Amino acid sequence: MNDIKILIVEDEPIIAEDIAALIERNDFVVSAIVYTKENALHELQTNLPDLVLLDINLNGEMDGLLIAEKINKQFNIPFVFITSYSDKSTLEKAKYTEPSGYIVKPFNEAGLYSTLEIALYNHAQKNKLKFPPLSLQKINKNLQDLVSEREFTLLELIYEGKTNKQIAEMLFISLNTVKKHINNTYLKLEVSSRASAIACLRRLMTDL
Amino acid sequence: MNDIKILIVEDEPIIAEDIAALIERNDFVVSAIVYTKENALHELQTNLPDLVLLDINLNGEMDGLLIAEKINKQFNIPFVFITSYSDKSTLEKAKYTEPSGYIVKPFNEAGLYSTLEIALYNHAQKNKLKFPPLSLQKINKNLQDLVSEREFTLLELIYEGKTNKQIAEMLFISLNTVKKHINNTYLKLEVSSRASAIACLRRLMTDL
DNA sequence: TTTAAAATCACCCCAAAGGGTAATTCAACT
DNA sequence: AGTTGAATTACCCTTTGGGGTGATTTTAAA
Repeated sequence: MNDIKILIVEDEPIIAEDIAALIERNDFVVSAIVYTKENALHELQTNLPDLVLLDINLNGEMDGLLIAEKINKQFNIPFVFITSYSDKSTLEKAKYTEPSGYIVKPFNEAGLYSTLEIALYNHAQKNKLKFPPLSLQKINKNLQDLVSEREFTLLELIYEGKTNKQIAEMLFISLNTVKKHINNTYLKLEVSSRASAIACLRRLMTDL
Repeated sequence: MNDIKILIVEDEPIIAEDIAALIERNDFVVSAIVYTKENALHELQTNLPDLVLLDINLNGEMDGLLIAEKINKQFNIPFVFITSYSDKSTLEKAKYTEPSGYIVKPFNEAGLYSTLEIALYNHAQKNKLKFPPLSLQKINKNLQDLVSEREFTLLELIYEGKTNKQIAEMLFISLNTVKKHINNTYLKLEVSSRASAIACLRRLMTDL
């Protein structure tokens, strides 16, 4: 079963069926067609699809956006908006949900198919992004008081989840020394706990 | 100058002008219109746009794909294919270049505009995303004893570097409750400290 | 409606971590 | 030779965090 399952969320049955037929013509599988937000959420929890085709407007409400947010929070699957509302304010709200695609009706079959293919492929690639290792250069680039190499060594161990005692044993230095180094580093990073130090490092590694 | 500059690579002047007019109607700026691969590459190096609209077929060759690969290697900007070739083999090749969008002619103005908006926004977000966010699904995928949604909420806050007290205040629950949740979570993750929990989460998020 | 699972809270204990000051050693540079 | 700065250690004290037990309340499911 390598079939790609697609959930259709569309309150107009005729259009939904139309889309469904089109999807199946292109070797995808329609996991379900739902007409309301509630059914969509239920379907997501019980029969998670590989992709969701989302109409923004459901029965007069912009429930599609809420579903999109839910997908971002809880499910790691791509979704594509498919709507007849092409006004800028709708688009503005929609883009903040980071959809994999946005299709304006009337659409053509080739356009929908290619959007789905690319959404699926890009999403798969996105999941291969991995956590970059710490770099002393990058950390110091944004600091006025520079972290030394020794301190950086300790930071890496903290980042790995090691306790002070473990660090002391690994580096053959006293527990007091470990604490001293870490304290000095906290001042430079302007943090006051291991967890916030790690969060700070993550931030420093990302911007720029 | 916060104008978004778009480079158009399209070998049919009439269509290129048509697209250009459409783009400018939507408050973008056309940085240039080029008809060949060579001119496209030159334009990229001398006047880097914020986005590239790429026809796949240029003068009978599929040079659009080569340009796409070049953009991926050397330039960190999004690009959108816009082509009349909607056959599967073309799409297959195109999708491996991870385009931000794929528009099939004939297209409508709203569809192109929304695709551009979303391509720009998603690309901007992608650059902030070297560190993937936590996902409850991914965490639980590798656990026998599942983390609940509430526990996940606490994990996210720990991941952000928050202290127990801060978490208690943010969630309007007692400090005891926070400690209880975290303890339960530690058992599930088989860790025994915040820092090691964070390291564990990072690991869980990376391997598939 | 009954049952099970989550979520909530309290209390206790002890280990770990954070914060400050001070002192010594060592290498590098002037 | 003298100065600087990093690395090292000690000792103090306070706060936070981790671990266990038990109980109540919500919520979800059967």
